[in-house]
Amino acid sequence: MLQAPPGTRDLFEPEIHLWQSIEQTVRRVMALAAFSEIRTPIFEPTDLFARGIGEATDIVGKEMYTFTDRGDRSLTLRPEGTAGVSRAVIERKLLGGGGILRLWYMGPMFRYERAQKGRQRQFHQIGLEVLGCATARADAEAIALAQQILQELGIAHRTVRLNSVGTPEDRHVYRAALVDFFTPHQDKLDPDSRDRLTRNPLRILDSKDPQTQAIAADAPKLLDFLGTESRAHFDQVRSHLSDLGVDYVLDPTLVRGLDYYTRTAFEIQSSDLGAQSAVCGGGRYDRLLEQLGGAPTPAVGWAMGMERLVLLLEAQRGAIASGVEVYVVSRGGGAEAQSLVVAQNLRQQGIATELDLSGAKFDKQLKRASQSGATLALILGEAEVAQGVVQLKHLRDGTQVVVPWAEVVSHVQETLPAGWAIAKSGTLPT
RNA sequence: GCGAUCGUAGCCAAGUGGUUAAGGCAGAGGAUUGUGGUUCCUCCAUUCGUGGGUUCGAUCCCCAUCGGUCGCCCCA
Repeated sequence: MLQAPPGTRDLFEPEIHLWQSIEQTVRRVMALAAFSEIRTPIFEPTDLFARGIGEATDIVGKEMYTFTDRGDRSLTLRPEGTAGVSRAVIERKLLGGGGILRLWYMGPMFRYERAQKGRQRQFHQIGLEVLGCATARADAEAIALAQQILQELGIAHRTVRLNSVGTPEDRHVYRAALVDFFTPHQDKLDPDSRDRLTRNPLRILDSKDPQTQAIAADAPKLLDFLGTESRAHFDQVRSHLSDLGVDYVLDPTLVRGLDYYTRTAFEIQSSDLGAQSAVCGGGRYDRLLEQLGGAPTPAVGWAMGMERLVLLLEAQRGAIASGVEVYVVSRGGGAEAQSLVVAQNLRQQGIATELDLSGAKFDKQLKRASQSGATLALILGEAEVAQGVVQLKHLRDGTQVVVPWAEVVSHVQETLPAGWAIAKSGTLPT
């Protein structure tokens, strides 16, 4: 039996409606804030991620879908969006000699991991990046927009966790202090944390092991190691967030997993998610573009997990109307031929029309008509064809009228309840 | 990569070491020939994820394998 690869899934009704409405909200909020969409390739040179995300990270170390193409290039399915966007900005000189660029994106990402609740191998992210701006206002705006999207989607129980991870220089000093602190206790650390002592000491701080946590409580705090500029920047971000009415909690243990973050790091979590509680994560990455060969460019951004949004919204998802206004029923050669023409005429006038192709008996087709949620059933049999008319049946009250072909469209337009033209706007009712 | 747990039709879901694997939904056909969410009848898994093994005999026991789910690691 052929099946989809592990950690991937097919999306279709009714869940797909939820995706569409999320996408719609995102587009709207991004447009309101003057962000423009960017679509970058699904795969990029492996080196882009290795250099951008960091050789030592789990993503690069064990989670990338890497392959060699027929031209002997090493390519990788993108595990996240920021590296590709940064590459595009550099390569296309989107920032020119300066200025500020606001971009957003949405699309699939790939990481080779064991699937669990809220985590897939192919997953989808919505992301936002502000490039060319070092001020704390950019950080605050980015975080506020994430909150606005979540708010408008109706996601409750959100917590913003905020931290500053300083500059690489700050962290270098802090890292040494941490190693000094933990080394005498290393026998008492859990195995994972002992391993992290050499690989990534900062990670020990958010270990879930109780004994490790007890030890870590007295560890030096990263915030105490921030340089004066990082400190000032952090204070400004906090001040702006207060001005914006964005609630947050300081979390000194919040360390993002990607090497490129500097200063601001934040995460928005929901208590309704299970083990993978973060629905949005991001921060500032002032060194990334330079590291990728571009001009030094301060930047800040975030990414949201689509699957996690969907998970949060699924509980509150109601029944979704099909959007069909007219259901066309026909039986017999001439009638079936004419039904095709009638359906086309209706659609060309923006009336959502479903054509029953089964050729089954009228009672079967009418049953489906009422199940479809359509307002009207348009009935065409040999008798109607002989007279050049159709029967238009109002499925709510059961009334039925005979309408000549030439008047079908106008009659339907008059009969449909106000709001039918929603089909013309290209949006489905949600 | 590690751990736990599960895998019966499109979906939900009973079931037992032994002739024909409940039921429900959906679907198809029909109940005097063309009219709907009701009712009634009929049909719809040579087969219980896959491959081995134990057994006279396995869907039910064992092993492997492939998937799902939840968790660890890590992350959106």
